Amino acid sequence: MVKRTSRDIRTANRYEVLRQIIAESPTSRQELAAATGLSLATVATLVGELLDLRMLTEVGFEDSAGGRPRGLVAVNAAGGALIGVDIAETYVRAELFDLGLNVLARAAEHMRPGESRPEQVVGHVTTAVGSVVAQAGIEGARVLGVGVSVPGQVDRVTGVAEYAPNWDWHDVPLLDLLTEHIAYPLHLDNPLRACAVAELWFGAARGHANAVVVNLGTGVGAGLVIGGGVHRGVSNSAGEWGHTTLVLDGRLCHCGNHGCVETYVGAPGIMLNLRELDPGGALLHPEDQTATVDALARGVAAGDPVAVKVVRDTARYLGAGISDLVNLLNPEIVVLSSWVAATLGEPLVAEVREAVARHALKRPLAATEIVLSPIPGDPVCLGAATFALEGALSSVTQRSSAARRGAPVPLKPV
Amino acid sequence: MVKRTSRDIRTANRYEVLRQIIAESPTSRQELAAATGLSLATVATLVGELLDLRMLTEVGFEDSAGGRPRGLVAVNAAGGALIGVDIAETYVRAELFDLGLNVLARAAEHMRPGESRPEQVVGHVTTAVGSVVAQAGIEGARVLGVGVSVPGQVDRVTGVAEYAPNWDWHDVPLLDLLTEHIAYPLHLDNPLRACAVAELWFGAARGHANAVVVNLGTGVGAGLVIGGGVHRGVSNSAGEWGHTTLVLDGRLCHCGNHGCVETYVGAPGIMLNLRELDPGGALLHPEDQTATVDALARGVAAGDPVAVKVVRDTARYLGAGISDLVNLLNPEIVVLSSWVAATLGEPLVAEVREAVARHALKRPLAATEIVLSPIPGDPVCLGAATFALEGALSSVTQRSSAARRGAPVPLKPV
DNA sequence: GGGGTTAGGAAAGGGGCTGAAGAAAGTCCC
DNA sequence: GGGACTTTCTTCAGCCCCTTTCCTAACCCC
Repeated sequence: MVKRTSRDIRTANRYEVLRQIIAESPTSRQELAAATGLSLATVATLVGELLDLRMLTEVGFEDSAGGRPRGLVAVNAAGGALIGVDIAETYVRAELFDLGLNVLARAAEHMRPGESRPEQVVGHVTTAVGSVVAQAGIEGARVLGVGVSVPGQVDRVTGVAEYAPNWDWHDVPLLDLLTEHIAYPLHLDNPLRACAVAELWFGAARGHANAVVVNLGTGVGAGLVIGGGVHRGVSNSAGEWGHTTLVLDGRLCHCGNHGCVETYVGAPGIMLNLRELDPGGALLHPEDQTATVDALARGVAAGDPVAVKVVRDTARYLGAGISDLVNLLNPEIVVLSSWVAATLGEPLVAEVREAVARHALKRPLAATEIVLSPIPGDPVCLGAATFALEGALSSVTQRSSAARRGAPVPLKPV
Repeated sequence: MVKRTSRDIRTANRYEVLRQIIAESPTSRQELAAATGLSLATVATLVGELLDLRMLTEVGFEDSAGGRPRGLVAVNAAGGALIGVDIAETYVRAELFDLGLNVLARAAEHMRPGESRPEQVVGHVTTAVGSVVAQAGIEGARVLGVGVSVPGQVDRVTGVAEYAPNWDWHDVPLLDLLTEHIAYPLHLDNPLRACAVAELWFGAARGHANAVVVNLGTGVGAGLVIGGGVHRGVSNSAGEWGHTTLVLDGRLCHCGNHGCVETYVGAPGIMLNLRELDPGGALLHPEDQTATVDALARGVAAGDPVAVKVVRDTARYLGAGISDLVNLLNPEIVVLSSWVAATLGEPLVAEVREAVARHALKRPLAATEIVLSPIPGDPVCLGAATFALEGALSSVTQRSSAARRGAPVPLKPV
């Protein structure tokens, strides 16, 4: 059974306040209290804590209606840096963010098909992290943490990559390997949850207690936000929606089953949809998912009937799958995320909305909206960095009032 | 955003302690502390509260290893009564429970196909409730509450039956109608969540933070237990799993879609599975779901190949659907509940386990067990009564220590 | 330079949980 | 029979959390 303590309330409120400030920076304590529903006193102490941590700064005043001006606080961009690493099948990407979650530096490492040994991947991660730190010219001590997204199933407590289908990893002690090379606090999880956390903090799911973040990339999955937090399940593998059966005895999936959602709406699935419709067409770039999806997006924009049809077909599959999620989970919002969704954009979402409207039950449907992720850039890196941010916020301990008032509190040592 | 307060912690702990006592009655405070992970002091105050409420009694002592004997507490069966009402398409059933959740009285009202007006249903509920109270010879004041399960979508705050597919009800203010005739505290929800709560308190999901209770009756649904509580979704309609698409363009469902899970594993779906396999067979009782499912169960027990095949086919569909739930939610346990599951029993579960093992991903599968509901009798009535129990426990307010020590606290007035 | 007004800090209060101390109620042994 | 020991259970102090209330700070206007 989950054990909840009053500290969890504090942590959740800390998250909530910081989230609000990042979204609307600068802002006043008054506004924060109104937005979060907390009392002014609580907001003030939380803001005080964050000021002590150097995560916020006071940035002047705002006129009030005649009385004392409101003090404004803003994210202290220079107060620390967060690094998000996105390990994918063919690349490792790292981004370094300031505390406003603006990208200060990027690095990408290409991985050749053969490079699948853990040490090789760890090497690339180390290089990428080193690169962004160097580029940004940040002192090491200011890096509050590194979040790492690794595909597959991850045990976030022990940091073991239990299973990564791309490379057939089994129980690789990734955290231990990374710790040998990276001195910052590390946080591991998978891209599904990274995207979910990114939407929850900075994207369309902000302020929603129940949301589904559908991930459309090469693989497909769903990050589940339930009760204001990411649902992880008992062994941290919740959200494996890509291998939901959509078509009994349908297309063969690499998972061994037939008819998985992924085989119809993942990038390779979309290519197959296209190939079935127009085998020798110009839109298809065999062996290049990105180019094909790009071509489809351009085709739809140009009114190419083949492209329109392929997107519509894909949306139908997707709509059927999403309807199931809507019926089952009754979320407030469904967010379409990841590169395929970003590339195909609104035309896809519009078709999906229609398809869901046809399939889903009326009541849950009425409570749900379906939107495109508003996050620019790589949501996985952002989400991974958010893991680091959450980590930094959870480890805040009670400070003596002497420390709170007087001497600067040193940043979390590496 | 959900707002959590320290009171929620208290309520959750109260639930947990009472749950434990009901499961293992009599028991000692020591054991409770060990089982719940709470400190002895907290357990003692919670037990004290429940004693004051007359929900528990002290029932003697147990030898300790040499020192002072442990005081034993047990559910005070006479401390109050709970009523659970199961409104279904063709009947209204009411059961009256003591606080140990033992059935003291039952009543059932048959409803003819035409009887679908809210007033008629309310009339049957009123009669049934009156009947169980009379049978049990309980004074009205001891009834702590009445839980009512009504099919479809319910707003449990306003008590409006937003949509009941059986009778095409739309926004029927059921709670208001019932309040006119029934003076006890009323709690409304739907059968899915009733079964889930029943399993969570008294069944196979006890002690699990993440569980799925699959409901196999005429209709099909899934009660989701997430984070130790029932997940309701934003408009209290989560769990509508029966209309998940299992077969694209499959059987026509009354919801208007094709290929819904319900059309394959609900009782009418099973009858169809049977009819397709063996059109004129002896097992089929047209127009009688119960008789057909009973016949199937007997057939399987007797080794009838047709029955075995039908159950296997049904289990395959069910297994595919459950695999999706396992992948998506990563629960600790999946419980098969409701009359179809109870009737077909272990043979069905065994086949389902096999089917799920074939479909689900290895990692979530490894963390999940699939079991039959151990609850005897009607889980919907039990769950509905549990709503009333939860209601009675949540409305506990702080008592002055004078009251705690001295004068008996009157039971919740009707 | 006073009133009026609004912001924000400090203190008190209430709810929760825990750990330690002490009272209560046994056993054991002389 | 009476101490010594053990174990249970209650009570109390302590800490965390949030909120309400009171009071000071800061600014506007006259």
